[in-house]
Amino acid sequence: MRRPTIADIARQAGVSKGAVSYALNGQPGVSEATRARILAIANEIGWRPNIAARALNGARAHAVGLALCRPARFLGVEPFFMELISGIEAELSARSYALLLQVVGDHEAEMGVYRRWWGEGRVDGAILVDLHLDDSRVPQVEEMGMPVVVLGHPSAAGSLVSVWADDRAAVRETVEYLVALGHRRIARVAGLPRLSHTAIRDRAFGEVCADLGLDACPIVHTDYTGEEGARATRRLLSSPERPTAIVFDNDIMAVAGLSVAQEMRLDVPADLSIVAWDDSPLCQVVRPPLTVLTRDIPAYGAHAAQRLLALIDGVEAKPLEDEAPRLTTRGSTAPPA
Amino acid sequence: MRRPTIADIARQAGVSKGAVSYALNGQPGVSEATRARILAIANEIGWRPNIAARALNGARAHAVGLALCRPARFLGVEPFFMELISGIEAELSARSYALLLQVVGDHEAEMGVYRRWWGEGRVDGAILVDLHLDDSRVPQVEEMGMPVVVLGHPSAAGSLVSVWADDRAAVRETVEYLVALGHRRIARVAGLPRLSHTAIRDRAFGEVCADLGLDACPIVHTDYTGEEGARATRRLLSSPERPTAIVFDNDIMAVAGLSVAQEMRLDVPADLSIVAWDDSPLCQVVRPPLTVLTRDIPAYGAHAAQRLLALIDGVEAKPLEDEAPRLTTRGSTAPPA
DNA sequence: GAGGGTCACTGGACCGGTTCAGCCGAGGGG
DNA sequence: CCCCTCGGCTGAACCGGTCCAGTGACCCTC
Repeated sequence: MRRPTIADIARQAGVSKGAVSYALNGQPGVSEATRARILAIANEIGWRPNIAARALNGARAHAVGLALCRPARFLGVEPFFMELISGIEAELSARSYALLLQVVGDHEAEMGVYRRWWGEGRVDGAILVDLHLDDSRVPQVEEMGMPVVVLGHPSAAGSLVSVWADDRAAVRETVEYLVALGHRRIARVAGLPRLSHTAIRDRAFGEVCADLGLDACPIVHTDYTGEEGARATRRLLSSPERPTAIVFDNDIMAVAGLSVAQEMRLDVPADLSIVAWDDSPLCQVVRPPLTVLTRDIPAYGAHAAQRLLALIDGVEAKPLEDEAPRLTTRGSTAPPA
Repeated sequence: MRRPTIADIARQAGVSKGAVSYALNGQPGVSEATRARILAIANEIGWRPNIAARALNGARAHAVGLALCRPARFLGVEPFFMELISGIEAELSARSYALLLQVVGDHEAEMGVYRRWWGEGRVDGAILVDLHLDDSRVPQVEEMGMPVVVLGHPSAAGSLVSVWADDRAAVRETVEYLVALGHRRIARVAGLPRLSHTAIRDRAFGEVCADLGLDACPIVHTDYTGEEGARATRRLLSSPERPTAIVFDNDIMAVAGLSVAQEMRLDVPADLSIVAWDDSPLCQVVRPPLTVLTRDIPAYGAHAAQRLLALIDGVEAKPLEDEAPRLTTRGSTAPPA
């Protein structure tokens, strides 16, 4: 049982393929009566456009690509990507666009994937995430001429359209809040130092600490895993000038840090306040529940997808500054004992 | 600057399109010298096959579909899906297949997506996850004639090829281990009751408890969220016949359960032993670290992808019983006080 | 040296749509 | 009444590949 084609519809309706094409695409060139008849037949025999045939005429592929280049074992760790994907998805599926996903090992492989997808006409554009400082992918996709939206600060995005949130403001809000509580020794457990948003947060952290006249505000870099988060926390809490508050760059490290503190017989929040970047069920489930920086990650993804679809449609898309992360206070922060 | 086509190559090489096609596809019909010349030219001008044109000739779409039908907010919660996807991916990208992903709201929408993908020639097959009891999707995809591999027990997969793990054995191993430690009152905090693997685990749990002559072995069903896991735990621990061990159906509920126990001033593992289904950084990070049932989820996904590619190639694929989850003991299980 | 077979390659149909030039008939204006 | 316009439709080219039938050259064989 072959898939019905417009030729089948044309035969049944007694018109030409061309007329059917006009009718199905809502274009002028057929009378309303004929259009209705054709649509009815198409519907009845369950016709679906063959995207391959459409794509062949230089039309859109109706798909966008996303290549994730964190190692697989880190991907599962954070809910970030899954939430991002579901946000992207929501926007795409509303427009009947599909999402092509690939997990790659490094940036070189990632570019290979984009080149292939773009070269094969499989995608109409792509979303770039996890920008590095001086990211080599940016000039490469610029040269390819593929529509691309970058998730991250415009400073690293070259001429590409970016969707970003004001991490600076979030860092400032957090530190000011902790200082208002009475903290003077605040530390930061950061993610991968080569990521551009890590650099931005690091800088903002240093600036705010200086502005507020705080003493040494140590930053420890990690790879986002619980193990490294725990190790960093242990190191910070063993130092002579033990911080009274730590801001973690993700939820899993914050929880690991909480465990370390409790292991060391420190009370959270009396002896140590903890803030996590990005909320998750995990943060709400532990005792005490964690004060977090909340972002609407699906919205973030949806906005990026929106911008990308605009670009693909040839509409000039403006960079978008998304909502800054908001501080949601819970039981893990309090004035230092 | 148009993308190069085989016609361009043919012109440059002074041969016909047909010859170029044979050369590029490694088919007989051209001399080795000509083939080499054509490949060199193709390489030089950066030719890539246009999959649309290929697909039009009834060839493969070189993509497989995965529609996830859990609500977005649950997807981020568990690392399961991300790990599964990265496993599927690993297998697919080795064969240059792409993964089409869509997050849908319910089974009806999911079938709509599959119908569209299949109808439009976008995918060559799909992977079905989270089988329900009497899953309506099974007969529907059977009727569509689309190659499909099911992740789940064959009993729910109809005539479809399935990849599954022996959850029965895992449940048995876990309960026997707890009983060997001296536990007699064991409870299970299960996932969604309409999922077929929940039913299988439920049944196995009941059988093993009966076999070992245990008293009432309560099962509480949840939606996999931390909140419901906490509520279920609270209920179980407040009952007159308080269990001394609880087996949770995922990591997030187990951690929530741990928090509840600690809130109720119960010592884990002295007063309550905890086992979680599926390991995650989360389980290793909490205090005490959780005893878990470990599965190699990426392998699980890779095997499913492998089977699916075989099916697509027209090779008859056999169902595969994957490794059963293995018990990894950590600090959360001990003899009851 | 005629017949047969193989090899390397050509030309063109074909996949399922889109799109454009052109045709026909009806209606309107002069 | 004729000419022009325009709506509604047809026929065919086209997108970039695949693949099949056919062709000509060459070699082998009896």
